[in-house]
Amino acid sequence: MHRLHRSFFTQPTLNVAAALLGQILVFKDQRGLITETEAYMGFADPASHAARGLTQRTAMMFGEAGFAYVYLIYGMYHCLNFVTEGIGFPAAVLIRGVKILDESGLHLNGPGKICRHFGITTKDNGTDITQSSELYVDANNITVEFTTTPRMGIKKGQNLPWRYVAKNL
DNA sequence: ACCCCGATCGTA
DNA sequence: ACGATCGGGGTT
Repeated sequence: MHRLHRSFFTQPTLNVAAALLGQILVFKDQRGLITETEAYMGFADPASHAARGLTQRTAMMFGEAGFAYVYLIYGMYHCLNFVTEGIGFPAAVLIRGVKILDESGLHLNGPGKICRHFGITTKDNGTDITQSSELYVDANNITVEFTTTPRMGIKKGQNLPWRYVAKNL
């Protein structure tokens, strides 16, 4: 088994969002199947933090693919994203669903629950997931069927079907 | 300095 | 349906 490398993340964001389904999220000693993702990309996506341009917070999304973008939402929950595409084009994939790979089989549905369970916080923002020994994604050679829906919890951009949900995990 | 609001979640 | 809770970013 090997981790996903930078070329995987340096692709069109919708492709990455779909291809991440069934891959294995690793953080410290915990592993989980990715079951649900969402894409946020470009200057014209009104739901993206980066839609209104480059700021200190969104700088990560404008940077090189293969880095973690972690932010605090509603003052109490963290959200884990992986940066995609080329430098200068702001894009990332939000990890929304993970099935823990242990005897519990716990299914974490929601980005806040995932980060709370794994212990991922803003201190992990900016991690290079192609280099880090703590946070990365392992390749998993399985076929995953999925459906797409509008993204959750947003007020603008509901017309875009950029949420990816695995059917058979 | 001030104000608004959000890629959520648990409780009512 | 609603409140918790706080940092980012725009406005004064």
